Amino acid sequence: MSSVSYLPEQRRSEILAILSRGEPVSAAELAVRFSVSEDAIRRDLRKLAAEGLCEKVYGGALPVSPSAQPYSSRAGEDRSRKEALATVALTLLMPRQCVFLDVGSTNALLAEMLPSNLDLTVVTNSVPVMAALMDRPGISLFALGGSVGGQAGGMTGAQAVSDMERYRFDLAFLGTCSLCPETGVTAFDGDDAEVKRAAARNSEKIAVMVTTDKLGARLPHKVLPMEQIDYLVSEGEAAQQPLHLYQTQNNQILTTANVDTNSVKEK
Amino acid sequence: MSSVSYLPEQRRSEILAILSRGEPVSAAELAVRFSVSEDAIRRDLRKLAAEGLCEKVYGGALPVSPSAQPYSSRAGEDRSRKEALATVALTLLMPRQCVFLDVGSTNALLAEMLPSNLDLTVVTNSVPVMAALMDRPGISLFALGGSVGGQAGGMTGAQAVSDMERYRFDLAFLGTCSLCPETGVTAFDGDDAEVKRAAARNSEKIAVMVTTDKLGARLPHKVLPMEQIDYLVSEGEAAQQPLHLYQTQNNQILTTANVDTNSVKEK
DNA sequence: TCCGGTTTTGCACGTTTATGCAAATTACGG
DNA sequence: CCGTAATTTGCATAAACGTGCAAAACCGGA
Repeated sequence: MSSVSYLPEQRRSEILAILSRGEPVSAAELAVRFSVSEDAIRRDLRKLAAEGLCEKVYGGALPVSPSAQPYSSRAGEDRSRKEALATVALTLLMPRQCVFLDVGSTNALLAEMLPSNLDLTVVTNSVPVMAALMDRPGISLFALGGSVGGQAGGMTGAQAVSDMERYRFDLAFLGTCSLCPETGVTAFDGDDAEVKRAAARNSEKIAVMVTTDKLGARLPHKVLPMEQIDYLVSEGEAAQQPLHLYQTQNNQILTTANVDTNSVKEK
Repeated sequence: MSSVSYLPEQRRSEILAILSRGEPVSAAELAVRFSVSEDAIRRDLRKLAAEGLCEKVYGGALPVSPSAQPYSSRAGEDRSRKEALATVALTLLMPRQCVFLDVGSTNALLAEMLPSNLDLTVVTNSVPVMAALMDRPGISLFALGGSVGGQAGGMTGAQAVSDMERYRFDLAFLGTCSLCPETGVTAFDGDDAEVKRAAARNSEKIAVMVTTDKLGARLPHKVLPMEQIDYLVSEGEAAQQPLHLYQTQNNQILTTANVDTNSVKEK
């Protein structure tokens, strides 16, 4: 930011960093940001595009198709579905909010995709989320303490629960092991469920992201009834479990289907 | 600043210190900073890059990309040197002990190499350590809570310090930013230093692992004097900084050269 | 103390890379 | 179909680079 002069390579690397979290870049903006002419920026973008690291378009560049670039070979199908969920979930975020990100692979993906320009504060008990956000400028990151249980992939137990009282969230993304209309969110692990309930207690709004395979099943530990969920982010209409069953008086159901992919930048 | 002439090795060490803080360096700036020609600096950077300690780019050098660093890919000899250190450090562990693993890449390697059959309890503030150990059977893992600062790669700040009081360690591995005979362990970051001191307070024994490039330099924040260190794990005799300078009345010096516990005092 | 070998350093040289400007070209919106 | 803005291309300048070389500093042994 304050660095008077960027190294060329460093500049490209920063551009790539912006791109890699899904944000489009404008040549004009970058020119001011790095105090160089637009020509230099355009040359950078052209170079990156030549390496397949972004897509050059009129006015700037777009990140390469999310599921295509990184390590698509690995579990690609499932990952791209969760990426779609996370993309929709991003729309729930507002500047300067404090959000809780629970354990779970979908939340970890959401973390990777968080924009840097919203001045967010993130609290988490998930190790992957911490790994994704720990050196991201523009995001304040806090971690719960306590026992790290292998099963959930994050901190659970008494200390994590009591640490939760230190924070107040605008929005909490609960990792959802399972969701059914009658019982709401349920979990495998008792300690994990305890943490989720504590997060819910301290949050204004509660959001859950679910892939269709998580709909319908019931697990041993009750977390929250449907009524307490404010945002349900799901895939398109599920055959086995129609989404309308999950509609309550005060929740909002967002699906990956009816959200158009207008990834453009507003001006 | 004050020192009129730097030893070449000392200069490289300082450059490395800046780099390891995550800051890029410019050849021109370093040239004036050390009052040498840019050629000398470029030679230094080239040398460091050859060892995989930085990435040489046009205009200067960048710290090794955090994203390229993950848990196995970096085949640099730096890693193997640290692995050697960690191997030696493993001999300090006894069954059923409770150990603290601080932030730092060497400690992260140690975490990966921890045996599963010792019934260890590990407490850490390092995200990579958590990632390495979270689903390892045979190891109970606990994490400190608090603010996650990108620089150190783990939790720091007031909450981490107060969380430390919850535990009592048999052995604490402090991440050593730098070590010199007169000042002992020093660190870049004040909050980080605070956490290290808290760990030391709550531990029976204190161990540090250092690669030779960390010997000699002094950083702003004092952590612990040499006298409080019980185990120093180092590489073989260092040219610039003979190990015997680090010998105190009650420490034990282990090197990767002679793995035997022939330490104790000078004969 | 002197001496040979090694390392480090600064400088000169030709080469590569980065940058900004101007002119020609292309894409976009109406 | 036209005008504006973005883009490409070519070019000139400046900065950074690698290499070879010789002087200087340093080190260890006699």
